[in-house]
Amino acid sequence: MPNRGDRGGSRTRAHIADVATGLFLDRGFDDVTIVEVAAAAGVSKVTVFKHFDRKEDLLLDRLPDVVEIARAAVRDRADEVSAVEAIRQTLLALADERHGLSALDEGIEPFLRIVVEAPTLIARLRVFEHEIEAALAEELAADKRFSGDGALLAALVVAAYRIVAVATVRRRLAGDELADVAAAHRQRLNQAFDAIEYGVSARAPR
Amino acid sequence: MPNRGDRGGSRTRAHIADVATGLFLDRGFDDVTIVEVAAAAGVSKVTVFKHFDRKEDLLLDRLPDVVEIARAAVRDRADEVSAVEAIRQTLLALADERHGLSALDEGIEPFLRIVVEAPTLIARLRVFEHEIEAALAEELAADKRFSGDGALLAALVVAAYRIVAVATVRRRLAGDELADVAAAHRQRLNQAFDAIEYGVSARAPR
DNA sequence: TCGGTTTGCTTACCGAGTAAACTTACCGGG
DNA sequence: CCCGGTAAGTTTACTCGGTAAGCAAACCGA
Repeated sequence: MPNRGDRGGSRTRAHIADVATGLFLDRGFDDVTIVEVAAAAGVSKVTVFKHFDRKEDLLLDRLPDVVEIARAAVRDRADEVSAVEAIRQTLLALADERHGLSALDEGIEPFLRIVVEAPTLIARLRVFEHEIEAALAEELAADKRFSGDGALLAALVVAAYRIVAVATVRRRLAGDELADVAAAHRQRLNQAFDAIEYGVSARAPR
Repeated sequence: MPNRGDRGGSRTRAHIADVATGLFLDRGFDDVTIVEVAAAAGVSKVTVFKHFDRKEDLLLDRLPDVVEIARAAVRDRADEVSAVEAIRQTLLALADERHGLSALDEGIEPFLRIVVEAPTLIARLRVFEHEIEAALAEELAADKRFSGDGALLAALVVAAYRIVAVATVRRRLAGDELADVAAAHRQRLNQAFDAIEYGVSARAPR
């Protein structure tokens, strides 16, 4: 009965995610059940699970894209720039364009609030983190220009960026001015990458 | 009816954990239900959950101890040794005494196999990782001898050690000679900490 | 010996996630 | 124009982890 004519699969998927996100923003992640999401989207529970593996993915469905961004940062860099530096520049660029990954896009606070309040969402973020790390490690292992422990570097980079992002999220949730937060974000990002490249005990680069 | 006379709480807890571990080793983590564990231990399902918050904790119940080890490493160090160095030495010592955390104790392979095969156990490990990281960060923040970004350092150290440990686990599961694995473990540990202290682009320390 | 606390049990429930078998729409080919 | 395959969705029914509430038995201090 519902969805007459438009059986477009990817459209239903997006629709479900939209409806779900709306409900989550209204009432929090834990207080909304999958059945409610399904009903509100005019679809059955099983269909929801056909499009999303876990409840958490209803909210975090665009995160897998980040894996490709990470791979590209390493793969498509110029020959004379090191892998770490390429990743640093990519993240700085993401911050400048206020990309969602940097938590610097306008109006994202309610979304962030939902996430930080739900432990299972945090746990899911960790899994994604691991996937990004694995992708990065793989890319580094395949890169002839890079020598060293790719797995280690990937882990350090991802961990460092998490710290930077968490600080940024906190300031955004505290209601700080976006421009200020963005500036601090850039600075922290650079400090973190300096630490990775030159060591935590180094005073100044090079 | 069961447990006549010996209502010793902590004994029941240990008993449940033992029984559960046995079942997991026999048949894998996912193929054993909580109800089965409860039945085999002669208690009710609810009692199991009164002693352990999650199913995963039945197997990983000694992990919280690690938090204290981490705190002590930073807190109880000599004044002239840096925090990073103190952690490095602690982890080297753990490896030397074949502590479980280093995956270097004898006969641990079946246990490791169970863990690596169950994604939910891995996820739980990540949560513990986060707790250790948070504890470390807190300790560093409270430490007057330390200056710098404690959260960042904690994240880097924990991430680096995970990489080292994962490599060690892999070699142990591949059946490599324990002495060889232990030596490689030490070496990787030192390389990882050199990278943190002096940077990934540094060729030699200092 | 009394009363509170701890420990455990029973019953009942909720919600995430899976399985299987059936329907409905779309689409390309004979 | 029908015929069959495939993709999307439905219903029903189930498993399992985890929680709630209330009761029973033991232990302990007064």
